[in-house]
Amino acid sequence: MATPKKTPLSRIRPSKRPTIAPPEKSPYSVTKSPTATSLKPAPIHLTHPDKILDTETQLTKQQLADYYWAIAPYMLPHISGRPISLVRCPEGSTETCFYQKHLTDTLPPGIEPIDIPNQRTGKPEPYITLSTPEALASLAQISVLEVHPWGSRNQDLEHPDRLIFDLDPDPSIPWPVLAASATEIRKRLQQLGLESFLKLTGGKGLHIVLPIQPEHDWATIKDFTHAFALEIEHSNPQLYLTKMSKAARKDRIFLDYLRNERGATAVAPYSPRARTGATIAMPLPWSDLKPNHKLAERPTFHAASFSDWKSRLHHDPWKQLPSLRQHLTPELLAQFKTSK
DNA sequence: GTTTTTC
DNA sequence: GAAAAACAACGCCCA
DNA sequence: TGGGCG
Ligand SMILES: [Mn+2]
Ligand SMILES: [Mn+2]
Repeated sequence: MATPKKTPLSRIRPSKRPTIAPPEKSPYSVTKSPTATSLKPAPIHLTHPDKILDTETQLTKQQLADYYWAIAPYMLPHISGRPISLVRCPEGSTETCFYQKHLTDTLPPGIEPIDIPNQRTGKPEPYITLSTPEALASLAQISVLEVHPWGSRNQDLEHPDRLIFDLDPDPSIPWPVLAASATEIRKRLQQLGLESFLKLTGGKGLHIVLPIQPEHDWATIKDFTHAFALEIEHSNPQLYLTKMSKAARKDRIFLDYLRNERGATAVAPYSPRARTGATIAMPLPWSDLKPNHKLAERPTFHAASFSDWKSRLHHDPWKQLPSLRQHLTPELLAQFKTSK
């Protein structure tokens, strides 16, 4: 019996193992719609195209490559020109996975290096970046189930232009409560004159993305998001907390401002997750959170059932994001400081 | 998944 | 030559 | 300082 190796991350190293054989046919890739068609195959080489990367949905490496190829026009605008970290699962989503952030010589062609100075030593290290649909699709060959971009661009690494308000709920938090919290945070930002964008993380939580002009350094941005999170926590300490420990999280939502830090990453929109079902980090229109909306439970999307949800792309809920030019003014920064 | 080390 | 092992991140926070 | 955490 193969004795598992150690790795720091519980989700990256799932504790559960499949105990029963998966069904021969999975409902996830079965298309009920008469108009749906199979995807165009990605024009890249795969060593084992039929290898299953997610047993729950029977997702194959070929399907993953075709998914990346098809989603590239929607995903690339949010990852190209940025350093990215990868989560690789050579034995599938239920087995040991690992992060890769450095460029190595065994990566597929089209993956590019971006040298980033180590914060402490100043020594440049080759990180990963990519900019083409081919390079994105080729991530399937190395079993990449998650793509995580930095919040800043290669050309201006020290000045973030994407802030993440990361809502990490205790499992006991009902979806309508989480949805109302996200809506409240959007409204608070709107009161500051800032529009923001929503996505499912593909796990239990939500990300609220605030695009800004790259005008401030990471320390400034981190302190702003920290102070903003603290204000929310103080407004309703029964529901929110800004401490990371899971023990203290019981029945609460952790406001994880630590995504807004040099070198930190957040899962990319439309990235699959390295978890059972290969769920998608899906952008949502804010209207999906309205109290009267049908969604009584958190919606879930799978990479393997892309053909069932690809029509959602007709209306890209993040369409306005890249063209917004929002500023964190000196007044706003002065209003949100952890020590004043 | 690939490369390096060991038998 | 085949099999096994090594390797593929990192840094903040707080007890 | 170690371990939890993402
Ligand atoms: Mn989260
Ligand atoms: Mn988080």
